[in-house]
Amino acid sequence: MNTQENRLNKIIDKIKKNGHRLTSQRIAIIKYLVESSNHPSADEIYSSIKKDYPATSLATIYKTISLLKSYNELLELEFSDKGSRFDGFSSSPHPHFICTRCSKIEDAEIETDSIVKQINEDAHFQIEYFKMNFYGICSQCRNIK
Amino acid sequence: MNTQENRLNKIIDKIKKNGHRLTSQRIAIIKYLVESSNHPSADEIYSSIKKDYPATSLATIYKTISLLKSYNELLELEFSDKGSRFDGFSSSPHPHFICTRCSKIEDAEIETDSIVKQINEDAHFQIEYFKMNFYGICSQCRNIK
DNA sequence: GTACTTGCAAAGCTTTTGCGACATC
DNA sequence: GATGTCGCAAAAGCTTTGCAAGTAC
Repeated sequence: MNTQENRLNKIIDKIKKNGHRLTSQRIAIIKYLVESSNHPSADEIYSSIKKDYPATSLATIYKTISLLKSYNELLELEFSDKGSRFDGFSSSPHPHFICTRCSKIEDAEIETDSIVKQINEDAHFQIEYFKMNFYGICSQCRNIK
Repeated sequence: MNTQENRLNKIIDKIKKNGHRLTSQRIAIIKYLVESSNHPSADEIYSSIKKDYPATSLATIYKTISLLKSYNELLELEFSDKGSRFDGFSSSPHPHFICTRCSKIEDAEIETDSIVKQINEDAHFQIEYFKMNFYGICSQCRNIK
């Protein structure tokens, strides 16, 4: 079983365990999120799900997003200007690269345990999770000039 | 001359240098931002400025915020649920602690140069700046229980 | 005097909410 | 069959925009 299937099943289990209902729309949305590595917006999720469920509404997308966040199974990248982007590909906090020219978002493969550990020692805060975004020009945009 | 006065003058110089106009509202807003360490929202800035300029509007606050961001003299903390908070106290990127219980935001006194340096070496991105938020329970909320 | 800025109101966006109809358990 | 969920429309919040009047230069 591959990683995405694993994540899908894990989330389905949580839905059952919490007494929530397993609707076909939910499964479609979760499947889409788990398989996406491009950090979609709510509207992009909506457009994709609409192909199979023409009657779906954005409200349902947001309700499912909210459910997944409550399970800690979805990361939200918050942008004041163009709304949030979501990362359901991997549920554990990790840094992101954001291109200031083309707005592309990429997962940053950076070891963060030691950073968080050190901060937890220094801080008077008890760190639960983090959000880390690094902004710059991606290699593609740098080559185009 | 203290640090805040220094920052205020630095920003005033930038306004002049860029051919923008030095209005009394702008100075008041910048002064407020430079002296605040509590990461105010646009509305909190507005309420404070209104005391001296009763006719001020939120639009002017946002326009000044936009100007300062274009100068790289204002950090924006983006939250999808309750709008942005601003940090004009120090203009260089630094991490923040955010209490998940009382929503307090504090500057995190953490050395980040080495982290950014390492990422710049590893990454195919050319990092210009970052946003780093650490979420958890602050010491006050922990004691209250 | 020119052109940038202000303040007001309206518009724009994303996200949330209320509610009747429907589907899951 | 009970109740959680869906889909629609309307509402809510924050932020931006258009424009006439005012102000800095």
